[in-house]
Amino acid sequence: MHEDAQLPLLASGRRLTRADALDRLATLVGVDLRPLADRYGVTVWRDGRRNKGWAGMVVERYLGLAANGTQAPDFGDWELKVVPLALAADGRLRLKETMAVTMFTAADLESREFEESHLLAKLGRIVVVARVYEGPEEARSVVQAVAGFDLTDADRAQVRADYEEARWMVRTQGAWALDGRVGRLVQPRPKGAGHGSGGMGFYAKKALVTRMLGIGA
DNA sequence: CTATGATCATCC
DNA sequence: GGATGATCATAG
Repeated sequence: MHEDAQLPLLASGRRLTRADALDRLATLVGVDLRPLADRYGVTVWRDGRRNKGWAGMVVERYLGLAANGTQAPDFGDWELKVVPLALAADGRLRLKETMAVTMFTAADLESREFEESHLLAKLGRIVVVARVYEGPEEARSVVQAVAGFDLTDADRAQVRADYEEARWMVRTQGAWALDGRVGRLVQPRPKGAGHGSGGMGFYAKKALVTRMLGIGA
């Protein structure tokens, strides 16, 4: 690993181009993220509870971006995501989870066209970093792959169809009609602190994320 | 409370 | 073992 691996490539993470980020992230393949969490002061465990987003925060810091709650692509025109891979019964690494993309409200959904949605803004131009999940201890987690991905025309059409389906359900049956069974590539699911918070988020289903990573099904 | 970073827990 | 709903840490 580089001597200055903890330093941001640019003064402002937001100006980091995707090409530069991919170059820099390439040096992270094969690297254990866990020691970096300590180096960056990213909490992994707190009072016996896990910071589920620790790996994502570590990679953000690696690229020089501070944690923030802005509902926009992390680096201006492209989005960074970190996803876990886990060893399957057949001995191969597979995507462990769906990927949370962005939150939305019923009002957002009804008023915003797909082309103007946060969903497309984040999914359209993305960089996915895959890490190996070894166990709940998170004693070690090595970066397995890094991939830049632009939504293909076909995927984009299906994602739009999923978005329109969710809109249609909200308009005709109300927000409560939405659940994870809606959508083929992206799905609306409850998300947010506490139960019944009413928050919803769009999640990229495994098939889409797997395609982004360019790994077998 | 809402967003970010996500994964956990449970039900099928 | 996969899919869906619930939840954790942090920032504004």
